[in-house]
Amino acid sequence: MTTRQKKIKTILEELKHDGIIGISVDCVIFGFDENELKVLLIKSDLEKFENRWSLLGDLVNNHEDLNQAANRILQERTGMNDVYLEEVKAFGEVGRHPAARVVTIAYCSLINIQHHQLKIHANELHWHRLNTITDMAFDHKKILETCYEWLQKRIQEHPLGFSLLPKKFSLRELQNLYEAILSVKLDRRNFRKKFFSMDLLEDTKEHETDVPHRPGKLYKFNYDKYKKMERKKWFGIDF
Amino acid sequence: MTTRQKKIKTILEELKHDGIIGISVDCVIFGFDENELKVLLIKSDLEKFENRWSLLGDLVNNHEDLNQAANRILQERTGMNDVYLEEVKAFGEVGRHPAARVVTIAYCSLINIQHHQLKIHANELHWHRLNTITDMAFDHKKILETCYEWLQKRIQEHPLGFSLLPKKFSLRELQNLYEAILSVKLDRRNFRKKFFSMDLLEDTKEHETDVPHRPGKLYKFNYDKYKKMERKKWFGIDF
DNA sequence: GCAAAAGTGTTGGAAATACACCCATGT
DNA sequence: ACATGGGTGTATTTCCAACACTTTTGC
Repeated sequence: MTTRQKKIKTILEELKHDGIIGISVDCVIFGFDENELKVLLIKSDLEKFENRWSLLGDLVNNHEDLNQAANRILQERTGMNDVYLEEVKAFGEVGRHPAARVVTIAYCSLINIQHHQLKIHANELHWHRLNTITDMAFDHKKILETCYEWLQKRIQEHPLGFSLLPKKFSLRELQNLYEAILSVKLDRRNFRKKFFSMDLLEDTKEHETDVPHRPGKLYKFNYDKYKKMERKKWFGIDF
Repeated sequence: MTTRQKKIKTILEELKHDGIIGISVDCVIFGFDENELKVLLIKSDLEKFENRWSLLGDLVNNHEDLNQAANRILQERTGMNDVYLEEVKAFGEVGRHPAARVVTIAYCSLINIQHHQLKIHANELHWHRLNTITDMAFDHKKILETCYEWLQKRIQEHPLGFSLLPKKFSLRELQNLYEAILSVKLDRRNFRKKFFSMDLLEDTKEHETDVPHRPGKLYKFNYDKYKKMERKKWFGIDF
């Protein structure tokens, strides 16, 4: 058990004793590899959840914002800064944590698996394919599902997906990403048309290498253009 | 100052003293009246925010879920149960509360102004037109804006709007509601077409009365049909 | 030259928009 | 009778979905 883990245990005991609500942050960290969506998990510390997988989380310090806490967790575990990170939902059921009453704020993060190295390998930190995850500690399964559904919706409205890809990527990779996250098959031509018509992809003039077929062009995402875009869709009732 | 308010003050002092984070719930309660969107506010208790308007909120009790806390606040202030209520976002900046570190979970609620009577008139509880609100206590202005934007988006994807209307309503009222919330003008014929094609409105066979023109039909919303509807839109990238 | 995936256009149908006239009621 | 908003239909445009062949590369 690390120093931090011992400290957390002490804090939780105090909270329990005093009847005070603790507050934590849990990060659902998604990655994309081998054309599959992955999520970064560790083994739970708690005896009660022995051998169960857990999201990366921690208690929020008194002097840090929620976002800062989430970023800290990401930094500690993946060594990455400047990562896509967004709050999704609070989970605060009375009995969700066995040691004390703890309300947690769930964050969703998207990172490029290639671009980072896992810093701390304690507790068997590693990537899991989404549909192979069964038992999880706490209510983390529910949190994960909520974040996954959130991602499916969000990725259709905002260009988050690019955070999961290398800086330069082929259209095929982009399509694979969307197909994996939404679990649908898409028409290649219509997919291209859609993205080119949005005019957010910048041609790098480079091509794939070492592929056993005609190499595809590599693009990068032009985030500036996206920011400048006038958001049109002002109205479209669609229950 | 009420008993509850004194108690809160004590709790906050303790939290501050012990360096512990408090957790509260704040409700943005929307109503619709005179073709305008309204929000329910009270005057703040705190000296620092004297004469500023504040959302309805309270600290979360140790034994209650977040949803329960939000419902309790609604019940205490409006006397209403079974009200539309949904979590929107957590606000947890370090300095947001002057008395102590308090993380708050913002809820959005929609109620029919006609159907309820304000129960407690302490602190000048009453309805405000949205665009007349300027100074607010804490970061409540930001919370309100976030919830309003959330509502604008949400109402286009889910039939929340009906919570703001009487059980029986005319299509004109429904359109006024959408126009007010989205602040757009809509074509009357296309609006009707849209809603009728969704087949979620049930004809009550009744009509408006006491109107100085041809009375409109009254409808009610068929929520069962909505629940049974197969959600189509599986894919539609639209940044 | 063959396998494998990249790249490219067209067409038909559905949905969204724009738009104008008659109808029922109160005064 | 007239003022007010309710109720309806159609033509046009725009967007989306379906679909097949040629090109480039590695082996």
